[in-house]
Amino acid sequence: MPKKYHHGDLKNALIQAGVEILAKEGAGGLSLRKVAQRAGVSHSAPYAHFPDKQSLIAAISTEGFTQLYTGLEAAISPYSKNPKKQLLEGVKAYVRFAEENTDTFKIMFSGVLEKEKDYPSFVEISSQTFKLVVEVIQACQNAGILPATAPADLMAVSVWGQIHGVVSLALEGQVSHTLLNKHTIQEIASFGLAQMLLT
Amino acid sequence: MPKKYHHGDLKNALIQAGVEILAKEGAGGLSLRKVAQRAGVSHSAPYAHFPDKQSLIAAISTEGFTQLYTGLEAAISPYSKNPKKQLLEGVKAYVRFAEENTDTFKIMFSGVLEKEKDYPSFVEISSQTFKLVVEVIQACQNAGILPATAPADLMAVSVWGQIHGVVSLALEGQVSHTLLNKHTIQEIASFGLAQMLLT
DNA sequence: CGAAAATCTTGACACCGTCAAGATTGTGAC
DNA sequence: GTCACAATCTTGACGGTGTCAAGATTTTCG
Repeated sequence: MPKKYHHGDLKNALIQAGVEILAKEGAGGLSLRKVAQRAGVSHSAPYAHFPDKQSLIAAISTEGFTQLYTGLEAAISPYSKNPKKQLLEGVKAYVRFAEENTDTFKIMFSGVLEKEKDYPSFVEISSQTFKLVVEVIQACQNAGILPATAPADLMAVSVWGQIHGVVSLALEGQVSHTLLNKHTIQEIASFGLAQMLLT
Repeated sequence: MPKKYHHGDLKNALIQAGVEILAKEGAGGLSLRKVAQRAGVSHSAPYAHFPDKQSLIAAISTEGFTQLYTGLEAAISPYSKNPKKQLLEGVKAYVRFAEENTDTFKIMFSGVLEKEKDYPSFVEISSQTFKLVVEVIQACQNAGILPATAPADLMAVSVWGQIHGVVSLALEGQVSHTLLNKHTIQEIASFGLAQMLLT
């Protein structure tokens, strides 16, 4: 469904334009009018597909979560017999996504999207992503790699929070320059994770 | 230095007004003109004290970090002989600050402030805060409460990242409702921390 | 006291999100 | 096939926003 009738598949073109502007100018430079211009339509054309700006941002975030989800799944699926490897590769994929799509990552988690529950597909994909994390964590618990002292969902938030926190702090420039000279974000995040592992 | 001459201590009044608007309407409702109006001055009066909006946001964030820093110090100073207690109380203070000043917390860490290194007092207080964390971590390492397998600054980023990540995910609504029904954010964060402790 | 600096107001500009009205184009019933 | 209808897009307008220039007011200080 690439080119359709009137002007093409405008809805997706707008999302794509938004992602590009986000990558080029950051969240501060993201405006509906610029998105419209980049897609080659007039300034209020987006209102045929999105009721407001928040809705476009929700779509961009949803797109980001979809990418993150598929990236995670691709990273762990080859190692269904090796939970520890799944965990390590999943973390690597998570960090890589954050580094390669910094501004999308920020918009996904930075509270720019105000009423997330109003966007069902966003809720769907983000909770599905969390479910994926829980599965890996549970497998690790069953394999004795992570402690089984708590339900998998609680443990999952802890592990995910660990990685997410380190990545977020690093992206915000809150990790000291001297530390980032000695280690990559990947290494710092992996080190934090290693603290929680049993073996 | 409460009331001065012309209109008073406008600079701080603007920061305060900004904090209030932030708490009342969130980051989306924070505009220079509203801040000015709330402080009782004309729409471009702020430009006598801040070169642009980013600079006001930097001042608000700096104020937030100052509060966070003093809160942390107040929480840990009574326990200078007990590193573990310092760590636990520090975490409690961190989570409490995030819960009581949600929007300020978000602005401090959400990348709304774009070129943080341009604001020396922001850099100063935030790095000072990190230094405080490192000190506690080092004390814990010396007391055998945290592993000494890594330098204190690396371990500090891991621990801080753990707490920060859990708090951020929770504030963004990324922690499942069912989990939040069973545990407070405090508890979830503390659980994550406990995973990293030796004793 | 008077000049210079700091502070604040007024007015303007371009940009923004949003809406209303209308033009254009695709779709489906007959 | 054609014709009404729905979807899509444009144009123009509105109030709100960040920012700047010009000027008024007030404080400071030699």
